[in-house]
Amino acid sequence: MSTVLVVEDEAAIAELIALNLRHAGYDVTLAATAEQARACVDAALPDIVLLDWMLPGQSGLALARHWRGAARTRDLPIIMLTARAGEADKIAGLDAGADDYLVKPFSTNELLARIRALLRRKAPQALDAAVEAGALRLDPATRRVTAAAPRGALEIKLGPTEFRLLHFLMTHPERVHSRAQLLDHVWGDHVFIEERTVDVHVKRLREALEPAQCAAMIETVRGAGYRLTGQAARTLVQTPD
Amino acid sequence: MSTVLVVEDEAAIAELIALNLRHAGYDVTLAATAEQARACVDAALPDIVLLDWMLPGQSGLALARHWRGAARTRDLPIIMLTARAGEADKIAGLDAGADDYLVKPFSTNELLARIRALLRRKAPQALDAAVEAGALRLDPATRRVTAAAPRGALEIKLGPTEFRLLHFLMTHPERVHSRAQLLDHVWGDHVFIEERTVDVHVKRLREALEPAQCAAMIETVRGAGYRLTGQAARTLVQTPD
DNA sequence: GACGATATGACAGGGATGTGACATGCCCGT
DNA sequence: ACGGGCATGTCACATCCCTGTCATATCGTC
Repeated sequence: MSTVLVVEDEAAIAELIALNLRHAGYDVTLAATAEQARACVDAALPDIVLLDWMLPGQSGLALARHWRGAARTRDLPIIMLTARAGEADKIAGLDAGADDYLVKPFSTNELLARIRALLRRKAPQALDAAVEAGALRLDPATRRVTAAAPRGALEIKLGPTEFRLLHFLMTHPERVHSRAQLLDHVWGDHVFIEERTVDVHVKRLREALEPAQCAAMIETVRGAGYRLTGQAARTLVQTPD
Repeated sequence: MSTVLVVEDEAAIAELIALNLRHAGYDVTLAATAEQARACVDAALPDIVLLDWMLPGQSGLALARHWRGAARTRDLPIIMLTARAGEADKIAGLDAGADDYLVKPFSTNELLARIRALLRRKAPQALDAAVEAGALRLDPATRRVTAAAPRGALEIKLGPTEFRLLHFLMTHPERVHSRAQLLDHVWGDHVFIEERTVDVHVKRLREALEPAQCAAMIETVRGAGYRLTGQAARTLVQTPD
């Protein structure tokens, strides 16, 4: 399931959070300093970061700003944790790029709720909720893709990569994704793979969707990348004689 | 992300600024003299310039005035850096064409905030927010152009160049752009392309907009260039047969 | 009406994408 | 250990469409 990076210097609190998150099914990594946190993120992008405001050395605030500034981590979902409840702090935190804000002490439920909410907003592919787009339905839990057919449903068989590709596209529909972005999000970041490889997998995915008449849902945007659209066939131009 | 040219003769200050900006994700170039700065700008237009007031040789003030005078750099966003806080200086700086003003010592936050604000103000197409003009709507994220039609929306298919051209026009509407300016902003700086080529792409763009009755939004300004206007069809003179 | 500016249509070249084939590596059953 | 099947990444080739330029037509202005 989703991976969470917890950046917190007090070991007791960090362990407590980790315990709760692991219990809820998350894959947790701990970092006690800003440097460690940075190294973790460099190694592998987590789905979400819980970031303590007060850290020895570089502050959480500066760390958030740093991540927001770099292209690779621009969209990293960040929740700030702080003992201070002042309005000024809140503004500073959000301005630095935090997506949400939690004041200690907080309840486990609130923590989990905010994580879910943020993931839903920023990285829906990390949730394993079923997704639908057009006639397609993809369920990560059962790892199954079905298409609504004239009579009954049609199952679509996909290889692992095509499955992840479709999952990402379905959780970010109507949006153009460059080949580089697809490599980052579907293959994992810093992989050294030819961008053209994306083309091949798009073709394979289209082939697999063909029996369900859904191949046209994946549009090529020349010079930009690919896009998944909800309507399979859209008649946009009507020339009335 | 955006490129910043820092013109500052004191190496320590220049490095400090560069460090902070790079940290925030900007692509930074340094220039220690007015001549260097001029060469940098000639080589490639930065997105924004931080210009020290006091420079050996030609002053920052004169440099700003120079850039404001040349067509290519007329709209270059400039932030003046100065150790002097007097009201008269501020007026002189803004009068010379600086867009904003920072008195040393300044905080990194203020610097970044002012850069963001200025970029937002002067280069709106840098953000990928959707733009609207008249019946048209252009969304960079989905890379789609739609036109409000009598019933439903009409999608307009554009090639990469026409898309960028329309994007630029829509983010700078109601304004005449010379062919040279369009080449700079849409094709990129320093391309050696016939100015007549702009005509051809304008025609192609008009053709594409025709089905949506929006071709007339792109007006030809004889002797000056082209302009995008909000009203699709303005009938100023109506001859009733 | 003449001239310069702009619109239009045609064209060749090249870059971007689609497609089929292939080598590799992994998993699994024998 | 061995061999077959599957998944995957890369390449070469085919194809499409975008693009810049030119020649010509049309327009607007003096």
